[in-house]
Amino acid sequence: METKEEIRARFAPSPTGKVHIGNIRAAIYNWLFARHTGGKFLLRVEDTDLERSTPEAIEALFECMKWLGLDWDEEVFYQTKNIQRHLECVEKLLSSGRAYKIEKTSRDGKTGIVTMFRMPKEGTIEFDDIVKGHMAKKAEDIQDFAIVRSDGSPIFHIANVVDDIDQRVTHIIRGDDHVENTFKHIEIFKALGAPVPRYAHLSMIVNRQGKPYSKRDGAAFVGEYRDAGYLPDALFNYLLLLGWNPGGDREVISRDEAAKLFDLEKVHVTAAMFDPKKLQWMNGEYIKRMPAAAFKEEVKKAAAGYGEANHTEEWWDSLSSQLQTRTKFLKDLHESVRPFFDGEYPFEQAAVEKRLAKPGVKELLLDLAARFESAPDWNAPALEAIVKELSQGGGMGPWVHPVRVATSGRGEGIGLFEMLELLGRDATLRRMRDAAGKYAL
RNA sequence: GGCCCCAUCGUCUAUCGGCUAGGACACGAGCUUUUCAUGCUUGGUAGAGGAGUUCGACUCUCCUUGGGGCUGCCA
Repeated sequence: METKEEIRARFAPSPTGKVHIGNIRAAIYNWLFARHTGGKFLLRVEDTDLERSTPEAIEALFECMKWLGLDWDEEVFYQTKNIQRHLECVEKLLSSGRAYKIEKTSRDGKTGIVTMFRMPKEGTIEFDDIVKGHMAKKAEDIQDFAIVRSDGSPIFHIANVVDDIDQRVTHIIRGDDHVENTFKHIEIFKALGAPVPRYAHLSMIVNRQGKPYSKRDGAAFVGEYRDAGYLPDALFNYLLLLGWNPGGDREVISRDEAAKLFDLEKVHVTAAMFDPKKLQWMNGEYIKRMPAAAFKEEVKKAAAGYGEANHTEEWWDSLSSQLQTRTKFLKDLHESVRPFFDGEYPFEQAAVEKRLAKPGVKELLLDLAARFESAPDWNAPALEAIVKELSQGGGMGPWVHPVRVATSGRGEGIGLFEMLELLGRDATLRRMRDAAGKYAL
C-alpha cells in the first residue's frame, strides 16, 4: 500500500524589493491550493542575485506576504544556502553523461567554460499541466542549455530543480512564462532520478494592449496598493477572481471560503486584463463589510493628531457609521474626519465660491445661526425641523449647502444634520458666524 | 523565423451539445435624497471568420485570422 503523498506547494520569488501583482497572484494560488488540500505552503527565496537580493528586499517580500495573509509553513528556504547541493547534482549529471563542459562565448563577448545539460535528441517530452492540459514537445526542438556559469555558479534551471527536489515539492504552480522551462526541468528531474512534480501554469495579468502588466501601466507592485489605501483582503479577492471563480455569481469571497472552494483545475488558461476600477469597487465592498467596531478604530486612528476631544463612544459610533458607506479608501478618512475636530480646517476654494460667496448668504447664515441657537434640543431631527420650516416645503438646498461649507469647509460629507449634531452647538454656531464674516457676501 | 499556448459584452466571467447567451465592473436612465455615498429599479453592448460532426453547436474537430509566451553564461 502506498501512503498518501503529502502535498507540498511553494512560492519561489527572487526578491527585488518590490513584489509584482502577477507574482503575488501565483503566491495566492499556491497558498490557496495548499490550504485547500491540507498540504504545505513553502516559501523559497531565490536570492542568488546578490546585487538585488538585499536583506531589505527580502524583508519587503516577507512584509508583503504577511500583509496579504499568506502565511507559509516550515522555515524559509534560501537558495544561496543550497549551492553546494546544486553543484553536487551537477557532478552527478557530469558523471552520468547528462551534462558536459564546453567553451562558450557569451553575448557580451566573454569566453569561458560552462556546463551544459544534455537534452535528448529524439522522442517527445510531455506532461499534464493542471491548468493548461496536456503539453508535449519534441525533444529535438529544445536545445542543450547552460546550468553552471564559467565562474562556477549554478544557473536557475539546476538550482530551481534541485531546490524543488530538496524541498520535496509535489506541485509547482507558477507563471506562464515558465512553460518552456518545464520541458527542460522535467529532464533534469529524471536525470537526477527524482520524481517529476505536477505542474500548473498560470496565465499572466495583462494591460489594455494584452501585454504583461508592468509598472508602465499603473501600480504594478503590491506595496503601491497598500500605500494607496487598499485593504489586503480586497486585493486578495480581486486577484483571486482574475482567473478563477467558484462558479455561479459569487464575487465577494472571503479568504477562508476561497480556501474551501479553490480548485486548480478550474483556473483559466487565458490571460486576464487588470481592471483598477473593479479593484476599487471591491475595496469599497470590503470597507462596507468591515465590522463596525473595526471601522470605528480606523476612524479613530485617522483622527489621531487632530486635538484631543473627549468624545463619547456613541459619538464615535455615529460618526463612523455615517462615514462607512462613503469611504472608498481608509486613507481618505484622515481628510474627511478633519472638520469634526477643533482647530484649522481648510476651505475648498470651489465650494466657497459656489455656496458662500453669493449675495444674501451672510444674512442667511446669521439668521439660521440665531434660530439654531434657540433650538430646544441639539440633535439632527430638531435641526432638520428648523430648516424644513424655513424652506416651506421647497428644497432645503439653499440652506443646507451654505451651512455645510461654512461648518466643514467642503461641499460634501456625511448627512448635514448628523454632522451638526456631532459638531455640537458651540462649534456649529461659531463656525457659521465666522464663515459669514469671512467668506459670505 | 522556429516551437508552444490562447480566443463569450469595453473588462472579469457563467455555460461543461438544447441559449430568449446569465452575473459583476464600467457606462446611461430613473427612484430614494440636504450634499456625497449607500440602496433599489432599469437600458444598451458578446460567442473572431470559414468548413465539418450532429436532430441541434458558444460548447466537439480542422483550417484561417488575431493575440500572447519562449527561443541567454536572466529568473
